[in-house]
Amino acid sequence: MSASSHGASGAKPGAQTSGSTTPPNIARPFSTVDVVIFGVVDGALNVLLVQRPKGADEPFPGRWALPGGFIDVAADASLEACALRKLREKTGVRSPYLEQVGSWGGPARDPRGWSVTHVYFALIDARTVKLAIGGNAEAVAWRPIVEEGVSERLAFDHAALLTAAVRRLRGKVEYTSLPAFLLPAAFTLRELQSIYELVLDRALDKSAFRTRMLSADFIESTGEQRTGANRPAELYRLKEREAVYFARTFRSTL
Amino acid sequence: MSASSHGASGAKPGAQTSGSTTPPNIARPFSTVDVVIFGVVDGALNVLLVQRPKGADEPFPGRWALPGGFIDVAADASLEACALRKLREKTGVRSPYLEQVGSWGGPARDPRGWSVTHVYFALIDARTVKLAIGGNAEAVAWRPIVEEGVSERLAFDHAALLTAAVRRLRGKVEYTSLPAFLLPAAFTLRELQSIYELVLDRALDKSAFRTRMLSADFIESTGEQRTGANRPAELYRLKEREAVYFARTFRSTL
DNA sequence: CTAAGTAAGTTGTATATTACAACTAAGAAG
DNA sequence: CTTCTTAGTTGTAATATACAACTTACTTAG
Repeated sequence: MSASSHGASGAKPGAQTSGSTTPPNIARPFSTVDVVIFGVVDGALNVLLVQRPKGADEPFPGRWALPGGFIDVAADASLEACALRKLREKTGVRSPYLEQVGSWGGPARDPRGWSVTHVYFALIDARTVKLAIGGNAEAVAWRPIVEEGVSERLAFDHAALLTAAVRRLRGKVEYTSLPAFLLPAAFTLRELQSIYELVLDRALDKSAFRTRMLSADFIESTGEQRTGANRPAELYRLKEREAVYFARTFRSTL
Repeated sequence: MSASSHGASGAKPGAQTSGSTTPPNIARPFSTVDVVIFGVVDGALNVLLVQRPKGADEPFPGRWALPGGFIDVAADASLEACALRKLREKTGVRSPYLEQVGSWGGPARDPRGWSVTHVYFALIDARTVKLAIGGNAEAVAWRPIVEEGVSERLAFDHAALLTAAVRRLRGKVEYTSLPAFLLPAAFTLRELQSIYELVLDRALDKSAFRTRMLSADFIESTGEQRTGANRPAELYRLKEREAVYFARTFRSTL
């Protein structure tokens, strides 16, 4: 799609000398991918951050940032492949729930020039993650979501990107099965409800919640039970790797 | 966002020599913006297409395509500004409903190399549009949406981009006020319902529709009426320029 | 062995919205 | 003044939520 050099139409003089094999020789923005990786740690919604390298010629040295970086045109087959690569490098996770949040571009968001970033958010089971505390002493850490961001100041415009991802997540949790992807493979209905309540930051009705989850037909009983200090709970697993959309939000009055 | 050159971490050898003022000197994808402009023409959902220039050195010469083109780093302050510029150039419309659909990137989607396009969709009142039949004989035309695309073969991967936009529109029409942006400033409730039915391609219940629209508090009476060959209808206008989200989809059983 | 405690899971009632259908209202046209 | 057409309202059944109370099944203390 896209690369349309519409002859001379509406284009800047001298900007149009393209052939079918080479794009026009005009200034190009540079492109990056950033990933907002959500997980539940200590009963709170967390996001995975990395600390930027401290070299003097680096933008925002030492500042915390979303994991991300330049698209590798030699290695990445697509934007999503690039996001998956970055996720894998930091967490080892290979098959998360992954969704594109959006793209942000402009001349000022990176001090090195006109740039575009492509933001994905991933939902993973934080308990299965081994953080890759990089060989070059690069720090990687979970940080709790406070309001719509984190308490640290972030590099670049990452605070805005994170806020957009948090809003997307919270918004979709109202009418999708997304929170299930934050849980381990087997979970109880109460655990699922707790994750919803944790992300939405409000209590849900037990009865309505169970009716909705079971009638949505996206989970199935494992046949096993979780035993504990009281009545055992049925264990469920996801039937599909994809999210389910409900016909209503949890709040009847939006 | 983005431009993170993480020291040597995980990067290709030789790809990292960035400073705060210049991005690393690696191969960059080129970036474009494409706009899926929806309007209602002759009672059907249409999309605005442009015909690609016929020069022998152009990719897909003469093929129909979505309006779009390269980001102009000198003129465009953001991706959205770039999309608005392209919309304005083709239609003269300055304040449409505009939403980012997503971004697609890869080595093969444009014959000129690794490219990323940023796709927006716009909703406009087709009746107020003067099509800019470009000075350089560039054809611009409305084409009806058939299924999830158009009957023409499109340039690049524009068919896939268009399908994504159509799905996004149809999906959101189930629970938002989006179709109102396809109408002129003043409209009747029946006209609004007709637009919903046209986009969704199914009939809606009149009573439930009216209850929902009026209780959602996003339209207000103009005090005027539309007179015709029968009972006059109350005219309404939008209260806000933004879309409203309903707590349910129109179909109770998704 | 039994009683208490706790969380899982069910049941019941009021309320709100949709689905379906029939009805009334207001103007034009003959 | 009757007929026609579309605007807009009303009524009933079905379904899901909101709120609340209840039963069930297990562990643990005594």
